[in-house]
Amino acid sequence: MEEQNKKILLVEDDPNFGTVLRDYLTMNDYDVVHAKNGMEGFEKFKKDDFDLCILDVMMPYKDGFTLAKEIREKNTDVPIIFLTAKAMKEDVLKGYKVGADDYLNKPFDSEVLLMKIKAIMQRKATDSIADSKQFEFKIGRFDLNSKLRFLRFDGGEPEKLSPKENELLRLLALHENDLMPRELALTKIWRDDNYFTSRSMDVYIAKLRKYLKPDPNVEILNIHGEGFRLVINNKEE
Amino acid sequence: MEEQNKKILLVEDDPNFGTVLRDYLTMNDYDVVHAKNGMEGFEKFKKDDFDLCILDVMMPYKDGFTLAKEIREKNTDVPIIFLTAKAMKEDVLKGYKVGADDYLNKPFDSEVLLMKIKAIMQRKATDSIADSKQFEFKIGRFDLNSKLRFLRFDGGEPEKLSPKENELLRLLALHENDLMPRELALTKIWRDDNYFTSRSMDVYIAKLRKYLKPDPNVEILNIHGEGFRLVINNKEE
DNA sequence: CATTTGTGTTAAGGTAAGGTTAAACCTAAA
DNA sequence: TTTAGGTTTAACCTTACCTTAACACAAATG
Repeated sequence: MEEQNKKILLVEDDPNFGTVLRDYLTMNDYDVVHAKNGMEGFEKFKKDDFDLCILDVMMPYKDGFTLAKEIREKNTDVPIIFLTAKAMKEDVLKGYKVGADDYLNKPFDSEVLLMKIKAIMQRKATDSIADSKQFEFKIGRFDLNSKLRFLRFDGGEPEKLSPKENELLRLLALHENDLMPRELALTKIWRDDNYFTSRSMDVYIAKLRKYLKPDPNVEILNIHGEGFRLVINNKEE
Repeated sequence: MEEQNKKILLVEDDPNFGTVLRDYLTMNDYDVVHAKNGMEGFEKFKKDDFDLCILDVMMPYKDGFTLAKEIREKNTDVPIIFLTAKAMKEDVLKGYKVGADDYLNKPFDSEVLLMKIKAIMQRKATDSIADSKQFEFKIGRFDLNSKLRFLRFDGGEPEKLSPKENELLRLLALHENDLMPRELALTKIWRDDNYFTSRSMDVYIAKLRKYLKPDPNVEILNIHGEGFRLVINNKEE
């Protein structure tokens, strides 16, 4: 069987604990890259594709949350598990806002960690059947390249998109002609759902509408209280 | 009062703790059904649709795991959170095996629970993009798309429907040519049955009749004191 | 057949959601 | 430090939705 092992980035400054954990995960068929601090962790993250990150919160130079934020800027999807020394409430909350998938209090049971990892990987696998690695879309007479973040009209000059513009348009395109729930965009892109993020999203919808104006067969419709719909009319000739 | 509250089944035998937790969740805009033991929990589960189950592990008659198993047989998807008195490893593992989404050790911080609930609900919302087809109805020469909330006549320009219009028409369509009891619509859509909601419903019936006027073979009849009937005449040629 | 109760319909008014623009704010890079 | 790009917050306006009121008519009831 050709099954590729899952790759885990482990960032943990305590050398003993880190090594033990790395070995334990390795024994359980994960490929582990072990970084000893936040700096190193970020360097290694950039150099490879990981299926999961396990970050210690308390670290010198760069703590786990800061690292997580940097990681999120590069990749909005990798699952992140935080290791915290104690059950600090604020820490926990902060973690969730960065898009943490779970957190564990040290010391923890290694088998529990394994189960969590499994659960997360599984969820990931289920989630991303639909919206997996799709970065190029045809939207009427536009081409959206979501990886390079540009939008081109009729093969002309590509227009640069900001990260948020890009992600939002991509989400809409993934749900082309279908409902893209407000909540989905808010949780996926803004990672928080409140009055302000909601208004912020509306601002971005307005921006996108402006971008898309050149093609009259493309429009973003609102479904009151539900979300938005990117409609592409295939005009018959 | 637009967004439908999420429904939580809480099964917890400790009366004090259970009540406090129920009130806390209620305060945070969840609809909570509280059962005092496994038996009752399962009965209530069968009678309603829940978005999440929170189960105490240690309970008389029927423990949380057994209950979870029964719940899983009925529904493979509802998220389940376990409450365990202590962090027994066996419990945790067993929980994951039954398909738990998370577990919490009592006593726990209520805000942490809230965050977990939110996270799980979000995940759920993301997941269920797949199941679509039970939203489309053919009503004479009309097409009703209940998910995107529009009504189209003869494949022309889709007409937007408001949430209430949409739900009401959908209920009528589900009972096509049959009685759709007043009470049903009032409890399902208005979640309250009194003079005013009843009059409000009549207003919506009037609106729907206007929408449906273009097709003379479609009409909404009143059954005095009982409800309404969406009649679709299949004209013989 | 008179009165009560239920339904048909339209319009007014309140509230919440969404649209738009600009200013304020942040943060990484110069 | 300043600057520039990106994002959020604020302000103000428009639209969508829902309820309520009002008045008319129909159906049941005794």
